[in-house]
Amino acid sequence: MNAQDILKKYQLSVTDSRLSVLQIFMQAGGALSHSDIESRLKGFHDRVTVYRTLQTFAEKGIIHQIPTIDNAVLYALCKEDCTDGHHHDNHVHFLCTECEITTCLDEVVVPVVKLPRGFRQNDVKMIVTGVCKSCK
Amino acid sequence: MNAQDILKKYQLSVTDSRLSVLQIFMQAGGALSHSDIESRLKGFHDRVTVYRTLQTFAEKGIIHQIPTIDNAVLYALCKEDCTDGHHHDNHVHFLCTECEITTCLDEVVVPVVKLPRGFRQNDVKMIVTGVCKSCK
DNA sequence: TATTATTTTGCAACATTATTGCAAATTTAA
DNA sequence: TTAAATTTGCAATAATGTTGCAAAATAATA
Ligand SMILES: [Mn+2]
Ligand SMILES: [Mn+2]
Ligand SMILES: [Zn+2]
Ligand SMILES: [Zn+2]
Repeated sequence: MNAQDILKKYQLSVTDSRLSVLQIFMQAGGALSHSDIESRLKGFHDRVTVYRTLQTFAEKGIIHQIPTIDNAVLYALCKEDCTDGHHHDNHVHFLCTECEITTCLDEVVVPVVKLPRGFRQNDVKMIVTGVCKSCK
Repeated sequence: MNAQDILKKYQLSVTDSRLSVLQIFMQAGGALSHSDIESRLKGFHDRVTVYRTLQTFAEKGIIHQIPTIDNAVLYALCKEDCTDGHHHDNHVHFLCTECEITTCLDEVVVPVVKLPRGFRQNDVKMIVTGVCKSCK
């Protein structure tokens, strides 16, 4: 599915900036931060537009967010079945300390965890740090 | 162990700001962000000092960092056995969507996960979102 | 296709958050 | 008590994020 199809699928107007951001994600191997995207756009679009685009994509379920410990949330494309408020990205994320690239390990499902009595569980995120296959 | 003892244990000078920040952590139930701490200090110490204090504490293994998806890294006190570069905080973190408090579930160990061939694993972080015991 | 309605964009202005250098103050070592 | 080492606060600066609004682009309608 190409960029334009994705936008239409999620009922978004097809615009230049949205297409560009989508294409950047599709080319990138791993997850990207706001500033990663900004720099790859090489000034073609405004910073504010990028903020709004990422927010829209996340809300629609086109991209999902990956928490980090360095004040720079990462974003990555979702697989098919994410929709409006409902993401299903229960895979593990891997941050390589060598190449600094964060990847979605789509095939690695986040293991279940048993919480103490009284806790109700909604969503789980798991971030593994280490050395990736390429950098080994 | 009181604040002063902790600082001495980790071979840090005992200063006013460090003691205050430590005490804030000890009183707080859950994890705190930079701005949480800043506001609790009520202007008694400079923002910059808080940044440097948190960084020092994290490096020494007095506090550990909890990733979030809203550009506001959280910090929480480590248990006994963390040292200089080596943290051992392999417990699950729980973010309650009601009270917005993030807590360390010290008794819940992060489950092991099997990565694809070629990946070497260092550290794992797991953040569960839901409704906590108190808010149920 | 031409016109209109709706949405999106870029800019400017502003707000918040984070980093750095350096002198003064504090803490520790002698 | 004094000297050395560390830490702090301030100022300046940078980086990041938000909002309002008019112009531009897109989508819907005739
Ligand atoms: Mn992912
Ligand atoms: Mn913890
Ligand atoms: Zn790597
Ligand atoms: Zn709660």
